[in-house]
Amino acid sequence: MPKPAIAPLIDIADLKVSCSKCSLSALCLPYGLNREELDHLEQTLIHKPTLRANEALYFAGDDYRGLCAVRSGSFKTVLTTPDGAEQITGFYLPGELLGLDGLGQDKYRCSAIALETASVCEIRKEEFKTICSRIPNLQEQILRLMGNNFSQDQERLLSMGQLKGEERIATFLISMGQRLRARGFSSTRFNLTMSRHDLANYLGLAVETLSRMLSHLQERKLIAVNRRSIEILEEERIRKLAHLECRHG
Amino acid sequence: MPKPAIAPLIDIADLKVSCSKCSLSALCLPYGLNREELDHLEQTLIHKPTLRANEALYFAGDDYRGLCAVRSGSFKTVLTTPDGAEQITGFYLPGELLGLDGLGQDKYRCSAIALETASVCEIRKEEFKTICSRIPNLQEQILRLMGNNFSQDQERLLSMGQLKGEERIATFLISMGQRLRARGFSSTRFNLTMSRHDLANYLGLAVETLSRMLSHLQERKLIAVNRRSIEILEEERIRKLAHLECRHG
DNA sequence: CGGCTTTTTGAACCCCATCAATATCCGTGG
DNA sequence: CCACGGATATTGATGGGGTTCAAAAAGCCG
Repeated sequence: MPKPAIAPLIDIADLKVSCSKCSLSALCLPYGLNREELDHLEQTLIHKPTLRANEALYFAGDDYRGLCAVRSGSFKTVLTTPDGAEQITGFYLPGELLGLDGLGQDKYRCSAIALETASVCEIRKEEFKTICSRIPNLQEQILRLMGNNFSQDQERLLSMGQLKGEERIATFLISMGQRLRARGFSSTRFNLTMSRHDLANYLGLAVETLSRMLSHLQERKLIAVNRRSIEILEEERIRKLAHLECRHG
Repeated sequence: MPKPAIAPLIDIADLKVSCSKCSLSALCLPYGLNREELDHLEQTLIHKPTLRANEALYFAGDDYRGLCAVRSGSFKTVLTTPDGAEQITGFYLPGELLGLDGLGQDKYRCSAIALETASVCEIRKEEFKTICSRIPNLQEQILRLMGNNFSQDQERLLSMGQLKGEERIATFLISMGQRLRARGFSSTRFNLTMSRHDLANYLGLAVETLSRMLSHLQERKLIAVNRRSIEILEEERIRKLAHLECRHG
């Protein structure tokens, strides 16, 4: 074969992390950092290879390697019981932080699985301490992301403990809309990246129940749903279902 | 009244924080710190006044002030919906970290309420950054405590999503036993510090269901329960109920 | 088109919430 | 010390929300 004259298919320059050009900087680690701090950060982050749907970023039981910020695509984290039952503990969108479950015992407790083609930026644990001390603002931002993660889990506990199935679905739809809007997408029209099975598991429902309830919401013209595409038609009423509005009831 | 010759009732020296003398150092913030680091830490921690049962350490909506390590007694954290429904998101024992829910939005999202006479050591947020950079080992330990907190929430999500009421109760009993054992108490005989109402809410059950199921576990001689005193009689079988053992089934 | 997965729909049952009543504990004051 | 009242906890009966089993429908990909 003749030596190719064309550029290589993968441009090394593109693989280099560039937080300053990343559209997520307002949500992700770089938030609040100045130029110099950004340079530091970019030198420390590892841009890991792209994952395809159903590939794992890490498995439960793996040694903790570091935290990962989702760069593109989406993930689920799955916790498994000794007897094989699985619980999806979260869905992760670009700019959100994966790997916190590894901090406590120095081993990941869940598996992180890509729901679609996805990529992440990693801060390895060895670098973490040094970069935090060199960039105090980064530490602040990481704490903020951790805190949000934490709050989200607590809201889910509330959802699981207090709400009926349909109310949990409403909560999920509103919450997903808000997270998408923060990323520049519509908060009322979007495509889910997870299967019904995954979503039902996440919500603590049977697949059949989820499907039935989505149909029911559609019959009442509160949402339009077709496979994985969702449109929220009556946001007010969905919010009320989710117990997010207490007036006009 | 004559000037008292006896010592004042409250010895100022006792109010001063002394991590080095605290029995929790193996679980709490001081873990892994050397003598010098401990001195730094002690200078930064604020030993807050004792709280009595049902008093709040902070309320949902309060500005984030800092993290608190439980020193004695126990707490619950409560998340409230706009329409007044409450969910207890966690119980906290000595050495555990309160206040993480304030990190994300710089406001506490839940209220932290003492279940009995209790006290905490506080790291104010202003001090947090500086002390972390001065004591790298402390940062590591705080991350570990955060990670444990996080893992615990995820396990609860699994419990709420996958397990039946009785199985959730079993999970709670085993988990509480383990936490108490780590603090030097029996893992099979202990007194609960929370009411049935609080525990039922925490587990996502009705009070009546919880009471019934505790009675049922007692009838089957798996536990002995009297009001708030608990004895686990058949730990193996309780663990199996909690899906923590998959063999010998 | 044919085989697979994913999703939806249908019917029966069960766990658990709810309503209602009783029992027990605990602090207060007579 | 005991009597009283309120909070806390247990027990009983009924009904509903959601699971489970079963099967059909719809999408996906070769």
